[in-house]
Amino acid sequence: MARPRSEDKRAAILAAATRVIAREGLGAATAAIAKEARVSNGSLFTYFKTKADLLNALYIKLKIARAAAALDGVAAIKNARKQSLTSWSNTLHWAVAHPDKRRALTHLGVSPDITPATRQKGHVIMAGVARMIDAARANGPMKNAPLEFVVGMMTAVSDATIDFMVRDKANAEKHCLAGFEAFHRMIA
Amino acid sequence: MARPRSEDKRAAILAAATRVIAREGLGAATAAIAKEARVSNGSLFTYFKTKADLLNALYIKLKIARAAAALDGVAAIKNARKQSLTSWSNTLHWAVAHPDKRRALTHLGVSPDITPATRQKGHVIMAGVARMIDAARANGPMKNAPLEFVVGMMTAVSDATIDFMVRDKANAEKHCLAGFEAFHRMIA
Amino acid sequence: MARPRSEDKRAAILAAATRVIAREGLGAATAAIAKEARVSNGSLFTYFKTKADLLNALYIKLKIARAAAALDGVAAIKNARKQSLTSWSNTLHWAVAHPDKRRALTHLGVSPDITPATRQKGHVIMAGVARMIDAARANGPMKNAPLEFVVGMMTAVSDATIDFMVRDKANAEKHCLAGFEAFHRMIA
Amino acid sequence: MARPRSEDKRAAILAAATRVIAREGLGAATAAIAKEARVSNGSLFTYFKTKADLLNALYIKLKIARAAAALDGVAAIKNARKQSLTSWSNTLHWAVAHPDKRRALTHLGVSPDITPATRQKGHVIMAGVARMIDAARANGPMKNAPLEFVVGMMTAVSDATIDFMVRDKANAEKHCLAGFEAFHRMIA
DNA sequence: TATGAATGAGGATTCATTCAT
DNA sequence: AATGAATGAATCCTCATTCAT
Repeated sequence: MARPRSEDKRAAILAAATRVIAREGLGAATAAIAKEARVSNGSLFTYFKTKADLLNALYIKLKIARAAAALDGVAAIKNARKQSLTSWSNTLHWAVAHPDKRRALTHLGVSPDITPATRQKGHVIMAGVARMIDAARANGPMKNAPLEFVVGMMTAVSDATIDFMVRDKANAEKHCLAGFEAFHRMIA
Repeated sequence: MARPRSEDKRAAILAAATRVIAREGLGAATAAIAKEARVSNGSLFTYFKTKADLLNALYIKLKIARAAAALDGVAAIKNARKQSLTSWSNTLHWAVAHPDKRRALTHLGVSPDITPATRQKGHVIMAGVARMIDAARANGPMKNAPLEFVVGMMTAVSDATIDFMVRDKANAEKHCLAGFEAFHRMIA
Repeated sequence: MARPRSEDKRAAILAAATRVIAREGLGAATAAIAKEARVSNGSLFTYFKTKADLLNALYIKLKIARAAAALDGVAAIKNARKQSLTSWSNTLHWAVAHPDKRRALTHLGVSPDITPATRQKGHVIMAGVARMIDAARANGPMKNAPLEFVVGMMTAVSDATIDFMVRDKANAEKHCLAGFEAFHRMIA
Repeated sequence: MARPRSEDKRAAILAAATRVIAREGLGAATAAIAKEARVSNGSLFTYFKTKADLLNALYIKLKIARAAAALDGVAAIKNARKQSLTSWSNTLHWAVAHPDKRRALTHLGVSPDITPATRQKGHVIMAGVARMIDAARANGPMKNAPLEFVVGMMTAVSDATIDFMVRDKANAEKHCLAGFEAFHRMIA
């Protein structure tokens, strides 16, 4: 009966937060985020009770976006190596295409405001990717390593690779592939 | 030899900043750092003109400490693989032994207050390590990759490994070695 | 008979305001009052144009309620002393039975939002009681004092007495009577 | 070695708070108080950690001031009735001379921010006055009433009397005396 | 030079009130 | 008329930095 809470507005706030945090780090003012979202100062707080809530929601949203990108079209692929390669390539291109999201995620990753519960959810979101890697490393030298270790490795290597794709865009594809092969050498 | 007492205080402030930033992130108040250093509020600003200055100085200091640890005893080693392994092991044990320094460095790494010039200095500090890696990858699959790429890889993989050593201290040595071998598989 | 539902809602808001103000003081948020009344945020403002309006209305309502309680059954009594005693007892028992109303009235009594006009109305409401007291003190030592003075005295003494009835409920009746006698000693 | 915390400034803040609260009630903004005290916004918080702290400190300060005024010169008096009369007169003249302090005290008396501990201190401060009253009522009709009850009565009656002194300044002395006699009739 | 009080801009959040539905 | 989202001024408090001692 009243104006309904707008999903658009919520999304706009999250999108604005992504941009502002990418630019200014976790010190970004809620007022700056609200302004960037073309929303009033106070409205931000009808969608997120506190700044920490907003940060946690954003963390989840970005994690999901990245994981979804990673798994795009992967289910249809049979071959395990091809699966990982596609997922790898997806992730890296997503990161290159959305530098703000990546940068914001980096900031959020070290924020003391992100709760353990939220981090836990983040892991759950990555479960699809983790399963894939589990299959890929099955007969390699890391077959007995804890899965989380291997996932951590992948994240680390892909992150380093993205840095290079961004820095040397002309050879982005080459770096992407080189990164994958390097990773593959580690695990398979 | 001039102002020896002052040198102490400067160091105390940096050490305090390390602890407080590890605990509270970049939002740590200068007053909190001063207090932790048992130094007055205002004194902090006679040693560092601004908070950003302090952050930049700390970044450099920690980078140097880590690089120094990495290279400890390495010069005396002839064999390239043994060199890298020692450096790797040094770095990881340093990180495990100094979780505050590592954590502070992670925060500083994403701080918008760290200037490009400071980051550049950070790379220079890593030159010794880089040279070593350059030798190690000379005949491997990454022999033609940009050196920075390889260094980035190493940093990334070692970081993931440290996480595991910390999480599973009982098997820290095993993880350390497994990490090194994984890295070595990538580059050599 | 018009808008009977509305009348309910208005009353609900006033009742809720009584409770919330008793609990939280004049700083109570209109939203909190609306919620307590199970009425929407905005509806409150269709019944009371501003918060100050609500406060003034509540002040009057509570004053009336208290005065009505005070005079309950008094008209039928002939003897002046018995009249005052009954009124006294009525008032005190009302206050003890409705601690929220009493507490809210205390807060409202010092609110800068209560207008002089409203306070004036409050005095008018007390006229019935005042008349009674006027009769009671007619031949006593305060026969020449301004009536308002005597009324003020009564209010003051009864308020102190109520505090005692509340604090020591077991002897409430005794305190009630003792208070009346004290008051009576003052005026008659 | 640094600028010492100034007792003057603390006093200025309390004095300013007295005035602003008298004028605007408990909703008075800390900024308004700071301004009135000609002190910076932030300085207020170096003297009082929170607004509630300031309020509690002010409550105590005003209670002490009033009690001190009440007992001024009383010790030298032998006669019990004269003692009470002097104290009564002192209190009332203090209130009339310092309407802001009285008004602020009224507001503070109902503030939800005043802690039970603070209220307790307030009672302790009144101990001297209470002792006097205890002596005065010793052989009267309230000889067996709880002392707190009698003190409450006195506070209440004096408060009502002050209102009259203020409203009708020409006859202030008369009202003061009349009030005392009324009170005395109650207890002695 | 060391200290810590002083400053005031800036931050997160609340709240009375308005307005779209 | 009822609802509750929207608004933005106002609030309390923090903090980097300056300055008197």
